[in-house]
Amino acid sequence: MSQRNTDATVRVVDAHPCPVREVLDRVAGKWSVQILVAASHGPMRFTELERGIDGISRRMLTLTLRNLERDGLVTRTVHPTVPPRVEYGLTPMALELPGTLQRLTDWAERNRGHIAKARAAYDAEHRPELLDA
Amino acid sequence: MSQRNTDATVRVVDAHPCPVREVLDRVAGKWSVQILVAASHGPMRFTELERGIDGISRRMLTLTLRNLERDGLVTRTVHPTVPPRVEYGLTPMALELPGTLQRLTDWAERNRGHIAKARAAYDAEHRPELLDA
DNA sequence: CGGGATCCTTGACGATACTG
DNA sequence: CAGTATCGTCAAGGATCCCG
Repeated sequence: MSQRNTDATVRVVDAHPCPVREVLDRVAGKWSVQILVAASHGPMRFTELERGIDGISRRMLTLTLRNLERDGLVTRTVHPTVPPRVEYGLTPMALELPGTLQRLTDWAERNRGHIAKARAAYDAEHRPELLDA
Repeated sequence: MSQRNTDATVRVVDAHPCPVREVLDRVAGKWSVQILVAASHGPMRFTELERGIDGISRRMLTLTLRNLERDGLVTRTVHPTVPPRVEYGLTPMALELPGTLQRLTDWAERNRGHIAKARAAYDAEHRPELLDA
């Protein structure tokens, strides 16, 4: 139970997992959120996404889009022109996500400092080896 | 940038990542959320957590707790008794998380059916090999 | 009771190259 | 333009055993 399946192929049917995990399995991939956010203001072309999301590779963009499409979060529309034009948009249920994720963003920005300090303190205490660099 | 580091040891300092990713890197681990939820109603002992979280191994419980502690989300209190008694509680900033995560839970439960259907449809269309079992 | 040490499998992701 | 194919790396997480 609980798989992410970006590269891989599906295994079995999930039983009845924790619903929070269900969302996370869908959204926690390294690029999913950025794709959802990028496409939340209207459909985007493949290359637009590629340019808009810094550091993403063609491969990961394709894979992540396919997974989002498979889960019904993203729609893929091919315009049969030359050169081809493919647009990715969000489905209604996916459009609700960026707003919800915003709360997490806020939490992160509020507590970013605390976390950094906590890490430094913990490492100084329990990880002497890490004090070089 | 953007690492999860459950097993591993830290690498470098993150630059200035997307804040959403920052939260997810902390919380998207397979067990983190369940631990946070379990401990949100008051401190829990190691064995209580182990029994309360279905399917978790001793190893992953320890590792995940250590990471949460390192990030300042969980406090670890050792009572020097015999036998030892160790309690894990949430820090103030961590206590805000379960409430926030609730919104994702709600989204998941509302759309669980849609997603399942979308998957089935997608697989039927694009993954003929999977139609056995 | 509350861990730590070790071994292993699998899957996420990156780099590079090729294509209708 | 919008992908696919292939190869390699590395970390997440499971299984098992040992310890103060």
